[in-house]
Amino acid sequence: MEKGTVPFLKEPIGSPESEEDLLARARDVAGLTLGELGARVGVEVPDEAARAKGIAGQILEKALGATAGSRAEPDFVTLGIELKTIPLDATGRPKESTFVCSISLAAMADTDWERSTVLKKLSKVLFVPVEAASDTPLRDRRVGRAYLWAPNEQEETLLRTDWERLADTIANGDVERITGHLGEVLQVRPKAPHGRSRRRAPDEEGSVQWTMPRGFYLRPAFTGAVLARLRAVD
Amino acid sequence: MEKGTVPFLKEPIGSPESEEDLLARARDVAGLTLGELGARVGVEVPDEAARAKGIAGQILEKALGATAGSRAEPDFVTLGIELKTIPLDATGRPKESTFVCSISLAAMADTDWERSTVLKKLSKVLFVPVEAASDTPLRDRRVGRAYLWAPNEQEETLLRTDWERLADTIANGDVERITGHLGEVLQVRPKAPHGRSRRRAPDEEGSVQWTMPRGFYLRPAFTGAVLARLRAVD
DNA sequence: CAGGATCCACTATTGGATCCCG
DNA sequence: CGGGATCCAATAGTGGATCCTG
Repeated sequence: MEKGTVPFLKEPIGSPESEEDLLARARDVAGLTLGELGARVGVEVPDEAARAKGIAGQILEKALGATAGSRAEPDFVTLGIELKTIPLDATGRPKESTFVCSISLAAMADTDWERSTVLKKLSKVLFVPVEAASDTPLRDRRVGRAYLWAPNEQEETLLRTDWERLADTIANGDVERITGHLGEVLQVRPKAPHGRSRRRAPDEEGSVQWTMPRGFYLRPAFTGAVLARLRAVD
Repeated sequence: MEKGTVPFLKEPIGSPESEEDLLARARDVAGLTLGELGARVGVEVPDEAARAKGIAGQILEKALGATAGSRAEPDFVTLGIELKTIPLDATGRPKESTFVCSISLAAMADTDWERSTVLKKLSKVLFVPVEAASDTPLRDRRVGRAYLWAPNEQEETLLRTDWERLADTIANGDVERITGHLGEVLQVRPKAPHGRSRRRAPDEEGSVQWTMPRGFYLRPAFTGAVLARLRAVD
């Protein structure tokens, strides 16, 4: 295949230069299916959804020009914006919780809300809804209209309250007493390849314990309320 | 069996003469099982719970001296107090909704909240908790400590708001559009011996329709909150 | 039938477990 | 392993259906 005849835009797409640029790109992809968008960025969409859990997020990263790879940085570094795809059920409500970040158990004791990874990740987020009715094949699911979100005062209070309670428990070495039930809007759940994963962590007395890797997640009811607010503002 | 040798108090028990009298009687029966209390008042408690749905209420009516029978009056007429047993699960929360009263569809159009049967029934209620874990045999379930309740301002507002919305729909003849989903604390649900029961009611145009008998019920979350408030006051 | 309610099939939600990629 | 997330068995909750007595 000759140079100049490449039929699809499979070259890496540059980073957006401004919020406006990013939002314009998001508008451009709204309405496309994951299959269509995957073809644009050179990603094959598998048939089986269970084997492709993160694929919508990965396609949108490429399509919008996010900094690729696993970093402790926002997806759009220069803009300070995090990208999150959000699966919607047939009624337009979030079908799943939203992963925020992994938890470093040792680090929790030495930080506060203002310096937390959770707040860093959530201070500015581009939410991109994606259809996720399980009877729609993965490649036919459509990307929706994106919304740029920053927590309002009430939302930040909810997040902070949950985070402080959870961080306190973790810092005390009581991580094994944390379940997904805790937290009104922000919860802690396993974040591991399987149930036997273990990582070192300090316990109550400062010695080592081996515990399952966990992450912070936003509950669907919270992201649903956020989307409702953003849609209302329009 | 000779007169004077009757071994159990199976004679009707007189009505309580005052709130204090009623509350004293309630304290006396707290801690007894339905089997014990049934024996006192001459009621045999069946083994099979499904065949004895209202029995706890009927035993407590007799034990506390409520006016027997089906009336459009409070259970303790002179005191203006309604008796409600309330089934608690193993964690102490209401297991079921609480029936308030049947709905006369024709009468709904001609009344308001202040004159409603719901408000009359709920203006003063003696709630008697009864254990209801389904693995405990009916006769072994214990009666708990009773609480006398009158709705506070917030509770009455919730009830009134729901009632007015529901009453409006019913008065408009739209009763068939009512489901158990409506109402934050007060809901409308079927109240009939079976699903084929039908009663006459005016429809939207004032002619007759045949519709299923329904009643007002309090949601478990509401009675749970009420009990929590009453326990907190202690 | 009205009053005393609970049953229980079904739906909605949850949260522990898991999957792919670089 | 960290970042992208969803899966799905189990539980909780709902609300239409039902049961007994006087």
